[in-house]
Amino acid sequence: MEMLPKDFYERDPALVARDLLGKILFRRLDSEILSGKIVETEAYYGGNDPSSKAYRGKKKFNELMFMDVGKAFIYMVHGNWLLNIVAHLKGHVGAVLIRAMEPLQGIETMRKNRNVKDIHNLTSGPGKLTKALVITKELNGIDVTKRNSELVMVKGKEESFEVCSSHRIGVKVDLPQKLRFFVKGNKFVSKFS
DNA sequence: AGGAAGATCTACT
DNA sequence: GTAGATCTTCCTA
Repeated sequence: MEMLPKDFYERDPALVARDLLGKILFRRLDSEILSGKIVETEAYYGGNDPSSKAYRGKKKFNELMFMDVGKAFIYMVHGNWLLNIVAHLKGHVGAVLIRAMEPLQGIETMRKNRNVKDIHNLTSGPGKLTKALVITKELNGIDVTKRNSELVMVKGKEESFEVCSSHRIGVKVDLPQKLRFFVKGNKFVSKFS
């Protein structure tokens, strides 16, 4: 299995967001490994992005967005933990929100964690995904480029799919460019449009 | 102390 | 499909 190298994340967040589609996210638990293919992401920037957590400057809770790329940045919104990967050009600020994935390994465990049966409902949203994978604040700052991390990102199989983009979901004020990316036709994306 | 926040679930029409 | 309640932290006053 080939890990995504750190410099993969040292690019414009929108490029990273698009290229994360089709990659495999692994969650190592004590007893089991869970995994899934990423099918939906969103890019966030820094001070010029009104809906970014980094918009109002560096704070304790968002400092990861200003720091080293390739780390998980996790925070709570409306009672849900959301998973981001820090990604930006050198000296810039940004992160990519992981919004949805297609479950691969450990599906029964995810069903238990989520307390739902329908596989299309297990990880088809940012808060659902973290619950299914047992991702909480405890993993904040974890390095997803290290092979032995509890959370790692690896290259998927080479396969072709069509990428669609749209405006970001749920944000108050969006930027003019489209910063949400998803795999066209995939049943596991959170919303169609 | 109060409220907003990158969401989800439920219960309706 | 849409509306409303509820979820839990951290920021701001």
